[in-house]
Amino acid sequence: MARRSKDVTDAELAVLRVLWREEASAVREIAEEIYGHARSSECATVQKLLERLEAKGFVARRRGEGPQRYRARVGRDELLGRRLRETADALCDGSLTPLLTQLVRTRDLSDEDRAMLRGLIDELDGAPEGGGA
Amino acid sequence: MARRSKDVTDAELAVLRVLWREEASAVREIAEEIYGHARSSECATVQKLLERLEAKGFVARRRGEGPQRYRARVGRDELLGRRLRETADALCDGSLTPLLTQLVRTRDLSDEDRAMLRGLIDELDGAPEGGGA
DNA sequence: GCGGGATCAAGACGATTTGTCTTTGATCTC
DNA sequence: GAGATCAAAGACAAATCGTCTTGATCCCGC
Repeated sequence: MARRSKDVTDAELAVLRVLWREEASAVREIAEEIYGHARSSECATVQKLLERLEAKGFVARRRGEGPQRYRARVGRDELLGRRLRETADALCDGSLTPLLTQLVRTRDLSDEDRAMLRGLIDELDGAPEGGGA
Repeated sequence: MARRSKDVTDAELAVLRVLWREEASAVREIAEEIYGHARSSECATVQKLLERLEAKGFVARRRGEGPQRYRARVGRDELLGRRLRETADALCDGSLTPLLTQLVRTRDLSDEDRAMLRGLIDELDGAPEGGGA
C-alpha cells in the first residue's frame, strides 16, 4: 500500500550533517560544504532538501537580514533514537531489548565502551526513574 | 544518485516473519498466513516477494515433491544486526557506541533489561576476546 | 531608473522502488 | 485430454528521491 517514506533521506542527511556542524547556515554555504562549490542548480537542490526537511520539522529557518539561515531542530541522537525505535518496531514488536543484546553481542565493544556502559547502567540503577530526587 | 534500496521491504518482511515462525512453507501457506486466504493474485504476490528475497539471499527454496518450500536464510537477529550497522554507518560514522548509549539512555529499560545487560557485559569482561586466559 | 546579481518558491523531471496483478506455460491427476 | 495446481515472467501504477529549470522578487551600484 502506501510506502512509508524515510524520516530523512540520504541527501537530506547530508544537509543535516552540515547543520549539526555549522549551527546556522545559508543555502549557499551548505551547498558549498556539500558539493565543494555552489552553482545555482546545486543551491536549488539544497534549497529543496531544506524545504522538505522543514516540512518534516527537522530544520527551522530564520528570516532576517541577508539570506535566510537554517538550523537543525533535531540532533543526531534524536534521529538515532528515532531510527532505533523504527527498527525495533519493524523487527522486534517494539521491544528495544533485542537491539541491546544484539549490539552488546556484536563484540566490537572496546574496554572503554564497556566501562562507559557500565557507568550508564549504574547511573540508571542509582537514580530512580521518577525523576525528582 | 542511485537510491539505495532497502535490505528487506515491508512486504518482504511480512513474508520473512512467517518463515521465521513456520520453518519451511509453501507459497500458498504463506499467503494464507498473511492475507487470511490465498487467491491466485495473492499467491503471485507472495511468490514475487519470495523471488526477490531469494535474489538477495534471504531465503532459499527446496524443490522436491509437491510445491516448492521456502525457508529463511537469515534470522531476525542477523537482520537486526544489519539494520543496526546501517544506522551506525549513516549517523555515527560506523561506530556502534552511540547506538548503545542512546538505547540505554532511552529509559524504557526495565530492571530486567538492565540486569541482563550487566550480565552480558560481565561476560565480555570475564572472557577476553583473545580466547586464552 | 536600470542592468546585473543574488535569493527564493514552485514545480517539472526521470530514474528507481515497491506492492500488486495478469498472462503464459508447465506439470500432474483423474 | 479436461481441469486443477503451481511457477516464471513481466506489466503496472503509485510513490519516492535527487536534481534541475523557470519565473518572480529584491537589492545594489551606478
